[in-house]
Amino acid sequence: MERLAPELLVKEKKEKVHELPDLEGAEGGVVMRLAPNPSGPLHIGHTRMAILNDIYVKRYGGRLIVRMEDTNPPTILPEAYDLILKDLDWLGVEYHEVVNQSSRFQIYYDHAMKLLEGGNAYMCGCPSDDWRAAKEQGMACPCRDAGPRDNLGLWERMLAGEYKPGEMSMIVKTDLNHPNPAVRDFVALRLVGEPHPLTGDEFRVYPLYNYSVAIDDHLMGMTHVLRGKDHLNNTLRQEYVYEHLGWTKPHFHHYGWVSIEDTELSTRKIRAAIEEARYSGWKDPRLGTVAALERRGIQPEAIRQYWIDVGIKGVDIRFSWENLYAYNKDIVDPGAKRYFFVWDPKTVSITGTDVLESHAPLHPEHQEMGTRVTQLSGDPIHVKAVAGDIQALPPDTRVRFKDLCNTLSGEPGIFSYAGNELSFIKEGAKIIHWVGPDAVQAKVLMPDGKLIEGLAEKAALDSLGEVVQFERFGFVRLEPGDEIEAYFAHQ
RNA sequence: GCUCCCAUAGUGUAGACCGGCCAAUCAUUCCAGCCUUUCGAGCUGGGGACUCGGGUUCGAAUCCCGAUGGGAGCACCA
Repeated sequence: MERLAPELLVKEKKEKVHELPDLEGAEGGVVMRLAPNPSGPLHIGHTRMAILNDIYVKRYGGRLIVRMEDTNPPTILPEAYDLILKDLDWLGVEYHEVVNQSSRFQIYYDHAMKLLEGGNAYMCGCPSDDWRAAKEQGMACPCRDAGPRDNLGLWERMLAGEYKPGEMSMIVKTDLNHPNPAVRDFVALRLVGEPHPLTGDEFRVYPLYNYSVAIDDHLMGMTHVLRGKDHLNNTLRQEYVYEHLGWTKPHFHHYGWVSIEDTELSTRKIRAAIEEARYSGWKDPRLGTVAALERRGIQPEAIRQYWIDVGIKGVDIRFSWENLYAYNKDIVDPGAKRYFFVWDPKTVSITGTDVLESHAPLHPEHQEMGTRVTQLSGDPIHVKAVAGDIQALPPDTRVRFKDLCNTLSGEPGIFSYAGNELSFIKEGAKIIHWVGPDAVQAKVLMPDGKLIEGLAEKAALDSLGEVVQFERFGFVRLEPGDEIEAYFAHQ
């Protein structure tokens, strides 16, 4: 056996690439959408819907539509329209069309009339609390029984501006006896008194989520709607609109809830905090925004891999930064140049020689990437090292200054030169890193908001804008500029 | 309270539709060893899970029922 087919004995490495399952009824191509609310840029939680939809459209061919759900003026952040598209571009999401719901008022109005005419919706002027309370009991409010003629009349009057916000609304009938209270009659259009950033005061009658989504999904030709489980009940409601209008439904799929701990994701809270200067902006490294992750050196491909790994199951999951970082490290490590960054720097003296030269590879496995060379001279020679590395060393401890030389520890801060044989390491030397006198000031901003200051070797200035590894510290992205300002990615 | 969804190791995930090939996959984390001028990478080995209770069956992670646990919704937000 061993002789005839040795390859059969080699344990096969089953590095099975986890793939997303097939989508039902997608063989002929798909039309899918991303429906963000332009209240702020995207955060890590949003990237799931963006990437999942993108992957399926790429797999089956078809169209991916970005639909800005901007039907609630007070929550809109005008710059979010652009920020969201920038985030999607960075993520590698290929969308084919961008549509604002605020450009489709007439469409919502036309279909409202159709629903009213068909007796599938009614105008209601009841106080919302009463209406909701009746619904809770499975009771109809008096308006529900009005005929299409009366309803259409009220509708015209609402459009004409005869009512103030809260005084009149258009409601889609579902089933008041539906066992699930969340599915009974829902408001489809209501009055809004505030101006819209894009349309100003032109429209006052605004559609609500479930209504505009159902209308748009059908009219835009969606074949598949892939979204979070939090929309399960919304799907139930939207299906009534499809039935009232005699439309065929798209395939709906709902993936599980993701809880993301230790990270502020609430757009509303972040916005307030930025205004109060408690965060430096949407890119603040403490945030889970796409922009912040980008700044820290997280690669879009890592985020994509992570969501593929998680899949589209309906199970609720906890987001794992650890797993995301693992993917990112795989991507970033082969190209990340190595540099020394000395935090908490202390001066040390190396005695017994007056000239040293260090040749350190920019990447240990890719020598072709080049070498960092440092010339040192003096009597003694002075370098800086991390305080914690050089304190409390018993006398004659073997300490190797990485890529420089071997030493034996003496008085605090004093090391005596002990050659440059690598065998020294086998003898149990402690390996530490260091920077020479030409080192430059450097600061690293951590995801928890801490600032770590120290010294980085000058050569790191050649890599501004790149993701590099500060040896024995972690991967960071160097901000473009003229000094070393690094954002910590992960270890 | 009502309704719905879900349940495999620390974290995710495959297997479940079509029960046996599952003494359960892969990744990550953790531990050990090797290698190595990083506490990085790599290699090798190891630890770690089918929520519980019934039922169907020769046989259940897989099918059924119940319990428990987690999550969502019940907005004139999206």
